[in-house]
Amino acid sequence: MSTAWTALADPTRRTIVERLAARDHTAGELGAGLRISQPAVSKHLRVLREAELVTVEPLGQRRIYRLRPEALDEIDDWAREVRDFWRQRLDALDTEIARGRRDTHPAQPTERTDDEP
Amino acid sequence: MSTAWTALADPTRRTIVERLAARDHTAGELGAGLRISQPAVSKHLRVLREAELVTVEPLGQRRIYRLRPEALDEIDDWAREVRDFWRQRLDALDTEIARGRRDTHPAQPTERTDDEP
DNA sequence: TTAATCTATCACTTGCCAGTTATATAACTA
DNA sequence: TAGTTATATAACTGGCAAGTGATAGATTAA
Repeated sequence: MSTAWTALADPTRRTIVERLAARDHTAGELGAGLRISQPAVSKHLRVLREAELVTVEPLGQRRIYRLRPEALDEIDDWAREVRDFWRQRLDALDTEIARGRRDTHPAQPTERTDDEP
Repeated sequence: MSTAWTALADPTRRTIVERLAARDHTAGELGAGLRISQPAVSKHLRVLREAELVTVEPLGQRRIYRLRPEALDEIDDWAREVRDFWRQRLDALDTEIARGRRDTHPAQPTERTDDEP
């Protein structure tokens, strides 16, 4: 079972997700235009299913794939969190500067402390 | 050269980015607590550099790593775009429904059209 | 200078992943 | 019914990516 990150790391799967954002597609429709074999498409769809980025509904012999955009939350929640941390960091730095310290780099390998994060 | 997507697909590298969001770190600090060898850390940092997610500044024998949060744009621009498409799709569907059509599934494998996207 | 420290690179191994062909299963069509 | 179509799975291959230990290069400490 894969995560949204690993599922979306693959450009082919991102293409599939982009198409599904516009409308639902059958597996065959998704395969058309993707210069890879039908089984390869099927495997990409499996990965997207397991990452819960898409759902499937059988319609006769076809399978209708539909995007589940909530699954993208994992991605941009993370990105937002990282940015928030970054902003806090900047704010803290500004505060220190305002206080008149000249302690510019937060990195601060603190003289002789041995490598602890 | 790797993209932000492939760089962030790896959980170890996401951890590194999270730490760098809070403050700058030396390579050694980042390695501490990451139960992998020093060369492994160095390679992760190289990937992050090549994806331009981080910058480095030498300070004596150490290397100070700093996050470049702009590189995250690639990620959430994509996510936002996908969501926007999805929303347009929903809006279009609502419109059709408002018009009284009963043409529910946009997938529409249109009877006998052969697989074109 | 010599020794120790920090980081990167080299050479190599291993495991996973995307691709393939062949085949199975199910649902339509004639 | 038999034949075709749509999709998934099985079995395999090749390449790449992440791990390792060994080593190089540069800086700091003695």
